[in-house]
Amino acid sequence: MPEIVYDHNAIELKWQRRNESAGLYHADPDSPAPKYYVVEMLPYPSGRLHMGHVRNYAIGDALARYMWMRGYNVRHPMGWDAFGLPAENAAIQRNRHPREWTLSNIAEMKRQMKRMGFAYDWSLEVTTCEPEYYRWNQWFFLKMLERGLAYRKKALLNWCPECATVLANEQVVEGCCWRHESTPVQQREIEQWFWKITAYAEELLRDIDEKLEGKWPERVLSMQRNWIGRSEGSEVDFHLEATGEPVRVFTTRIDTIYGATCLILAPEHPLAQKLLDEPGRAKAKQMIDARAQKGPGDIEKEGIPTGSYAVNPFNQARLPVWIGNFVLMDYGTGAIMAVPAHDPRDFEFCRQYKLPVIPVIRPLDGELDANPKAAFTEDGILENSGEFSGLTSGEARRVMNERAERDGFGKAAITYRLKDWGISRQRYWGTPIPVIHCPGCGAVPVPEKDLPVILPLDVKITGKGRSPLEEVPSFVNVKCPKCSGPARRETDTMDTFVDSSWYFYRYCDPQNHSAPFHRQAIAKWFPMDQYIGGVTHAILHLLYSRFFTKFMRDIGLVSNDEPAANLFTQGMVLGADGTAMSKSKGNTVDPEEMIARYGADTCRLFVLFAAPPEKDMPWNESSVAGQRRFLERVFRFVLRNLHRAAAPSDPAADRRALRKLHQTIRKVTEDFNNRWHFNTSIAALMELLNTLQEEEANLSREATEQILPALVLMLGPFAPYIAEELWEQLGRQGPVFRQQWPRYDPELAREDRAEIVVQVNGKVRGRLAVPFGASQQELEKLALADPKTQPFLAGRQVVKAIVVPDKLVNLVVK
RNA sequence: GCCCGGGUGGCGAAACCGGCAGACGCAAAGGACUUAAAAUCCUUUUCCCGGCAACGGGAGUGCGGGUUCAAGUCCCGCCCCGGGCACCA
Repeated sequence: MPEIVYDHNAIELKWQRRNESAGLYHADPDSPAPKYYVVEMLPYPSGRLHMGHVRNYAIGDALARYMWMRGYNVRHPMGWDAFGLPAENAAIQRNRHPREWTLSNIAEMKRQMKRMGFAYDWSLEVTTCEPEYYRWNQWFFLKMLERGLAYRKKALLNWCPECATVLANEQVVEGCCWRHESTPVQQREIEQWFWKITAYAEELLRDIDEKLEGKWPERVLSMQRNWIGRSEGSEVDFHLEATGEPVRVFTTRIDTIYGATCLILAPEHPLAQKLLDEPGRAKAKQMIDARAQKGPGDIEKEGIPTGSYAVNPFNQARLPVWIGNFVLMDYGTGAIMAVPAHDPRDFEFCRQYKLPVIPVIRPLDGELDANPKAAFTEDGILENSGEFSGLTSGEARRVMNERAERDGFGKAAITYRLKDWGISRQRYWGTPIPVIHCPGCGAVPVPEKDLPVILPLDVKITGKGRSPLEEVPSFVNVKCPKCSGPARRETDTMDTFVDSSWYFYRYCDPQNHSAPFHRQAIAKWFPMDQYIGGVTHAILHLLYSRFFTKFMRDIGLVSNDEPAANLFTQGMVLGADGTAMSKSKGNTVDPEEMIARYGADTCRLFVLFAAPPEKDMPWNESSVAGQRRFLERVFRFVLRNLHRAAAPSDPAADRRALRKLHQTIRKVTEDFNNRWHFNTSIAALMELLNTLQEEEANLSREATEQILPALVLMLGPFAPYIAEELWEQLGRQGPVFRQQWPRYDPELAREDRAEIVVQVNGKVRGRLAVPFGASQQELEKLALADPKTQPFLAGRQVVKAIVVPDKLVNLVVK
């Protein structure tokens, strides 16, 4: 017999060619089959696929192929998150134009994806740096403006010196830039555009519970809840003694208000300027700068007394007004009442500046501590609180809110940690913001008919200072759309997270020239049935996308409230050293090398086998060889048994092999339908092959004719190339992913006899093989008679027997 | 500090509803085939104790308690690792 050789290159290239020319992976718009829309997060075209991509896309591809085989009308697109900073860096370092660099990267990565055999419908491809795409970013911007959801303001913003641009709050990681993890962000005061994501704070939070709970990973939901940071409390106006001017504070503990001993304003607070004298103002300025430079971490608390006093509206107490560096301007009202006895931060501050500490809450089960050594932060019973004394904290908050509202100096209030999304970037390679600044008319939106505002290609990129767009007169110098007077075009571009907030809609109508997409075109497909990507986007991309969908619903473009019905976040691929793969650490593995040495199928099998998809996955080179061996064994087994002579038939061998087959179908099907633990699916296929090889000599032709096609079909979602090749060798027609997924027969999958474990006092002492469905009494009798258990029963009394039918007998002895 | 995950052999892992802990794979060791090597195939591999051996006994899922006939799985209290948030009033 000639040796059978698994030549992965020949097989994979052959099928790649065939599948490409066939244009296979279209969803049929007219199909009556149920739809299934699966999207994997689109990559930034950095130049080459990395293992993280391969893992993400292998998971999505297995799912897409399986759903096809289950008869669904599957839509499975891919695109490119093509704007962004690395293109500009490449321009500087390699003297290549960002567009040219980006497009050549896309071509290369697309080639790699095709080589991997991912089943994408490339006719739906979306590239976000193309005017036909980004013009709709601009259109959305105009819609935001119309609805009052876009505004411009001067604010202290996170500035990354490395990127030379501002960052949104979501893009700051531990005080550093999310791209440059060792570069602390600075605070700079810059005027820029914001989108009012806070207008949706309540709904974004509510739908986590109402729409996403159980369908998105708990981890992601809790991070988003945390990020939105809803906080229930009260707003209370204290009035300045001198002028009567109100100072509004936000507190969650209005029940402690009788213990307030001062007011503290953020150094940026508008009142701070008024109340401070000249040296005080200088000090406040220093505070702001110091905080901006230090970034995060522990700043020593510092305060400046203003010399002014404010009056506590509940008890008319005179409270000194301070400026404090630990009070944040952009949370709550930028001013707090300090209650040192019941808040650790206030305690620290007041001790430092020798301000009084007035305890007003006593523990439910103790006395009021007149000289506390630390703040008592729990709820309790009010004391020294006038008519409110004796109430519990909870009751007091309700009653005192009512009183404040009745008397007009406050009310119950809700505050969010979430801030508006700053979308301006002082960079070149992004979507131009469609606004014109006119000396007479102010910021004027570019009329819709003039869209897109094309990003000029002829620019000089230095990476220093301001946006290169400032140096392009033909871009900057325009007429005001309102008064036709000379005006300047906005030179900031949009955050690239705008691009990725809605691309999955565009996939459903990618050629539309008159709208981002038509309502009807997407109605059928949304929400996405399955969205798959890395957990790194838990807040950034996934929160923005949810915001965008709600906004698009409100302007009548979509009717769904959430973009994705189900979200799956895969784990990271770790290097051999157990840390995340990264170029700077030099622990990366290039998929291209893997493909060359072992083939795309092996590569896919490996990333799916090494760990369950949601867990981080350590890289282990030698384990790859194991997957390759498995494919070789499958290949040889199938080809060896293609044309069996009618072998000496052994019904028992057939029975065992078919039983294993149907057990495997059941296992793999359940994995797809439930947890996507493809590592156990592949293990099951390996077990099947092991059984088949054991029984090989005695299998009948009839049995192999049932087994081989089913085995090949089950391999299809994981290792599509080898599956296609073997399918053809079996003499079958049509692509594997369009075949019907094998069905299992419970009768065939069932074992002949149940193996009953016999325990004595919970320890396994013997095993019995009995027919299924034996009665409890019977099982107990058999267990008692089992010779293996006898020694453990001798001289003891059986007090009880627990019988689990078809599984186990536990004899309890004394 | 608060909120999520997680901790099982030399390694990646499995055990899905409380019922045989370690499936499957890697690595390692031994053997077959070979002039030899690679490849392939077979065997062994959680730890400890006893036995020439087939085998037998005990312990064991981060630690300490508990519930239960029975706990990797449930409950209580800790420890460690990873991630998120963090002067958010």
